[in-house]
Parts: sequence; C-alpha cells; structure tokens
Amino acid sequence: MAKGVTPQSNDASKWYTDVITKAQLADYGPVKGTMVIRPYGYSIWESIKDEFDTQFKNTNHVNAYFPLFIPKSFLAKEAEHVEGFAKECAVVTHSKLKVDNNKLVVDPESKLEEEIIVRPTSETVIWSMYKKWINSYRDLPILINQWANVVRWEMRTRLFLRTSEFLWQEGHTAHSTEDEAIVEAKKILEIYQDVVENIMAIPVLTGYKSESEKFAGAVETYCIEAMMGDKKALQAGTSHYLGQNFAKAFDVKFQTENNDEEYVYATSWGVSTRLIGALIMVHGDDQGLRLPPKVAPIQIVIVPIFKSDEDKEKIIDYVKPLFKEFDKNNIRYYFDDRNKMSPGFKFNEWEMKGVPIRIEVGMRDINDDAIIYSRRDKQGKHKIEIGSIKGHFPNLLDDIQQSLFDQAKEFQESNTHSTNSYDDFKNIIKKGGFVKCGWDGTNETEEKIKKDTKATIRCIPFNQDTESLKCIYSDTQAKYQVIFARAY
RNA sequence: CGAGGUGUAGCGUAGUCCGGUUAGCGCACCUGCUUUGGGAGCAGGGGGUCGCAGGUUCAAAUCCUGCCACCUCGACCA
Repeated sequence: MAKGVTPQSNDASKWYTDVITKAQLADYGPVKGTMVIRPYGYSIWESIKDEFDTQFKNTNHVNAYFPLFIPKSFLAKEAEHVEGFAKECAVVTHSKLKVDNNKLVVDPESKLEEEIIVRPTSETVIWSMYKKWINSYRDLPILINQWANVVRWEMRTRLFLRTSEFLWQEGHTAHSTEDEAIVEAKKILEIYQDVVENIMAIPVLTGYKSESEKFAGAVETYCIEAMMGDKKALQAGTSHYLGQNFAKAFDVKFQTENNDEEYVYATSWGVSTRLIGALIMVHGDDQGLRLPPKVAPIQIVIVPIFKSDEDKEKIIDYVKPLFKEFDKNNIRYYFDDRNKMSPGFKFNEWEMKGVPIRIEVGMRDINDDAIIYSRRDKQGKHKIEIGSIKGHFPNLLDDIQQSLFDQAKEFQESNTHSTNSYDDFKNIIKKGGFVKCGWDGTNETEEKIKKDTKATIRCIPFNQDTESLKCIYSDTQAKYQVIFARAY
C-alpha cells in the first residue's frame, strides 16, 4: 500500500476513495455499484443509527419491518412516484435457476406471474398495509419507522454517496389532519438537523425543495443540506409532507369524529449511509479521516513505545489507572501494542483512521510521571502529568467535537455568498461555494441556470425576506430567496 | 445510457508501438535476526490462467474481433 492518500487539492474524488479504502470504512462489492461496509465503517453507522433511533423513539415513533419485495403494480398507483422511480428499479422475474450444459442459467419455466420489484423506497407497500389498519380517526396517527436496505439501480456510483443498494431509515406516518402531518415532517427535520450537527458535527442548512428537486409523490420536501470540503452541496436528509397522494392512490380513508369519510394525510422521511460520505468529506484532510468523538469507533488510541518486553510490561502497569479512568467515563479506547509496527507507522495509521486523540507512552514519560497526547483536529503534542488526568479526556473529547463543528461551520459560512449579479453568481459557482440569491420561482429560470452553471437550488430557507429582492437570472421580483450550488 | 481512457500478484506499475529467454520492479505478505518517541534495516521466501472469450501465427501480455469491469466527463439520482 502506498503511503498516505492522494492530496485533496490534487484530486478530490481520488482522495475520497483513498480515504475510504485505506481507513477501511468500506470496499467495493462484486456486483457493480455495491459496497461492503467494513466493521470500522459500520461502527460509525451504528453510532449514527443509535442516536436517530433513540430520538425517534423519544418522539413516539415505533420500529417495524416491511418486505423487500413489492408487487410491480403497486409502484404504478401514484403517478409522480412511478415516474420518479421506474427508471432505477431492480426487477425479479424468475424464481429458479437450472444447470444447462454445465452452465447455470435462469429457468424460463419459473417466470413469475407478476413481476416483483426490489423496493427503491417503501411508500407503496406500507400504504397497502395502512389501508388494512386504518378505519377510524382512533387508529391515527400511525408513526412507524423502519431500518432497512433499499435498491436503486444507479448508472454512476460512488462509495457511500450513491450505491445501488444502501442502508437507511424510512419513517412513514399517517395523520388525520394536514396540520398534524406538516408538524410531523418538520419535527423530523429538526431531529435530522440535531443529530447531524451535534453528533456528526456537520452544520446544515434547512429549508424546502423546489418543485423539480422534491421527492416523487410529495407535496412538499423539507431538507437538510451540507457543504462538503470541496464546496459542493450534499443533500443529507429529507422529510416529506405527502398530503393525501398516497392515501388516494391506495384508497386509505378514515372516519372522522363527525362520521365523515376522509383520506389520510401522510409523511415520509429518510436518512441513509450517505451521511457517512458527508462525514468523510466535511471533516477529512490530507492525513485521512477526522472523526467527531461521538461517532468515532475508537475515541482514544494509546501507542506504547517500548524497546523490550520488560519495557512493555512496565508501560502496561503504568497506564492501568488511565484505562480505569477511561472505563469510568465510557470512553472507547484501544491499546495498540502490536509488536511488528514502529510507533511512527501506528501514528500515521490512526491518523488515517481519524481517531480523535492519540496518546504515546514510553519510558521517558514514565520517568516524567507524564503522558504525551495529540488531538486529530489540531497540530502539536501535549504533555500531561498522569496524576492530573481526571476529567481531562472527557473534556478534551467534547472540545474536539465542538472544534470540528466550528471549523466546518466557519468553512460553510465563508464559502456562502450573497449576490444579485449573475456574473458574480457564475464566478462563485465556478470557484465553488453556495450562492444566496433571489429566484423568481419559475421552473424555466431554474432549468436555465442549471444548464448554464450546473448549479441547482439546494434549498429554499424557511425564513424568507424577499422584499425588493430581484431574481438573479430574470431580474424580475423574486418570489423566494434560495441557495444555489453544485451538488453531489 | 453517450464520449474518452485504463485493465499485467492484494495494491501500484515496466514490458505492448516493432510477437521470440524462466513476465521484471516497488509496496504489502511470510520466516529469522537486529530494531522501535513520525510510515525501521538486513537476509531468505511465497504469490501471476498478463480482465474474459474467440481468432491469426511455429510462437501472443504484445496483432485482430467480440465481450466484461473500472476510472473521468455528460444525462439520472438519497
């Protein structure tokens, strides 16, 4: 393996795949577009997942599981929904293989009556079930989430950001009023923002999507949008108000208190393993990953420096109180006493893997009654007396968590520009960054800007001030103030 | 799916134009000794249907045809 990764500035996309493979987050699967999430990467996913799961449960959501296979006919029931997903579905057409001339072939005899699609998302199966479960307003709301894999047959794939199969969470709720459903969709967006900012240390913009960017089948899509290290935007999570679209498609009605019949109001919302892609691109540097302590599989790595087995034994004794302190504070730590590698090698390896704090302990430190530590978010080594470590490392981890967020926030803000000149707009987009500007609200303008600059409307912030604001392109009165950027 | 590029050991590559020793090198891996505070040294060793399938030829990594995979860029997308 070559040393280090391709520098970000040379080739951001090579850097990205280098980091993933060298930090052992993931590897390519045998089928095009598939990905193996390795233990180190999966551990990050588990941290993210646990936090979301806790917050969903705290807001009265429950988990369930719906099937991977969906009858093809279901997808066709909601017009926009089919259009959005039809082009990227894996379809099961047969149920058997057979050996023919020593070759394994599909048995034509086993052709299915109705073809089955592998879920690209689960609205349709879920609403087919909700039809059975909902009769009266007393059955509402239903607040179900599921943790699952979905398949979207993609042309161009990238590890974590876009793979044919990915892991996610999809919430599907049913409500008796429009207001309640909208409140739900927005409440979820707040959870998304909270977890992504406070656990993953990734600052996000919130708002809703333009007509062309919203979910196929939604009335309104709310989103969190983040800026990557190369100044491109990444949609990090979406929450949809679906109105009565799916209720009508699947004929899901309920009886109100007044004995009227009404269609149910719906939401759906999801975040995926794509978030790990964001994590890498927001925090990573030319040394590799930089993980926020809250999602780091290993928060502190201890590298002993020894010349003999006796030295090693002495170090193990010496660090015992340190480990006791870590245990008491539920710190995830790892003692790297591998014999064959030099300390320098280990330093580089753990930096590549983004471990927030590294501690080195050798005979020199034992003589000084000290340990040496360095933090991954900043340069430099620090010495601390072993007697005064109480409370030090939990604080340090909090500090690193905050510092990574602050660095990312600063980066995002300094690369977000307001302008009302289209020339400026084009320059900023070319150099990379977000542009905050007026938009006349028409599809045509959006399309033309996209053709011109490859930038799309990433989000329409909730709080609008469009008074005397002009559209960046048409120069007419702006209907919205929006964020434009090139996106992943 | 369109355009371009690349496929030689786990990774990175030389050799391909102009066919001809046992396909070479670096990293990684294994064994031993010496090492260990920023990617250790020496010695020995293992690992290859040269992307796949055909074809041309006395002879193919090398020439021809088809296919496949990956990368970059476009259209599509969480």
